[in-house]
Amino acid sequence: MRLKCAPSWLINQASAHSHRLVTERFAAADARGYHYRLLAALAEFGPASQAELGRRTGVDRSDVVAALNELAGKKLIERSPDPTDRRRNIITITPEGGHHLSHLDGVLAQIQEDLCAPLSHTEREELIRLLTRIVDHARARAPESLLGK
Amino acid sequence: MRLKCAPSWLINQASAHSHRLVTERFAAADARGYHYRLLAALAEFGPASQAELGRRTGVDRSDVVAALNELAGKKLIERSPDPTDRRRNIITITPEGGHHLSHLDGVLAQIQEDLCAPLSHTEREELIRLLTRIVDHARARAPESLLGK
DNA sequence: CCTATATCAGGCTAACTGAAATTT
DNA sequence: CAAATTTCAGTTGGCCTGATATAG
Repeated sequence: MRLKCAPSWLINQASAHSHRLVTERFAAADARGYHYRLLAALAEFGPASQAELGRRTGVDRSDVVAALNELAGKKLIERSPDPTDRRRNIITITPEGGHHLSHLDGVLAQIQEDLCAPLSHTEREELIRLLTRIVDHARARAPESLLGK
Repeated sequence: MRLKCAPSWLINQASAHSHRLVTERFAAADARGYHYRLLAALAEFGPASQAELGRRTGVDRSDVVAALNELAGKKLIERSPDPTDRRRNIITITPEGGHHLSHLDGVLAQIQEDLCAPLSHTEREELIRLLTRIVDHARARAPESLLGK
């Protein structure tokens, strides 16, 4: 049928499934997608201001505030003022945050596994290659919007 | 970085781009994604009850009601009671609905083209094949949820 | 003066849940 | 009785805008 062979439809369906998995399993781990994105960026690139985190993760400045409030409430990150620029907070991941992130890494790895279960190793790499091309092309066309330059 | 090589992340990013395109261009055509899904299913399989439409398109029963209200308001579909089962409405696409659908088909074709611009013909087919496998597998694991058996 | 940062208040849509009334 | 259909009411998560106060 016309719908089921359209890439945008397939991508949408696959994304909906992926989103369901992430939402359900992260909820079971007392987390959300935004939490993972922020913790991962902190672990990967070190402490950063909130604006910088927003740029790196593609999370809106407004949602960064809310998500960091939640993470700080669970002592997974710490906010401290930047002595060199008093507009900024420096966000640091705590040891507990690191442990939580490790747990979420495992959850996410299992999600990838379940999502890609019907594909061989070679096919998974091909899928990653094709999607990367699409995403890069999209970003080139709308440079200001997407994340992780 | 850990995020950018995860299939679920890539699918999500590609889906976000695709979603943006669909939303923008369908809005310019005075439509939404749900409208297209429902009209396409009606054109493809003929008149159906709302529950059947929901199953075929993957649109939630609740959202089918709202979207059909909008389509009926524009005379693109008609609701009539099913004489053989008084619980049901029989939904029929009108000639105007058919014209609208043809227009949206063109809009969607251009979206596919833009979305898949960086891929060759062979690569597009490969992408469709891989995503179809993922979506079918997902549907097999959660038979009650997704669409278009 | 203009820009960047953090924050708040709020909107919007897609996706979903729960419950009610009706009919099979 | 149980199951299916339509409908309404309401929630959630992700994405987004605008405005403000403060600092560079």
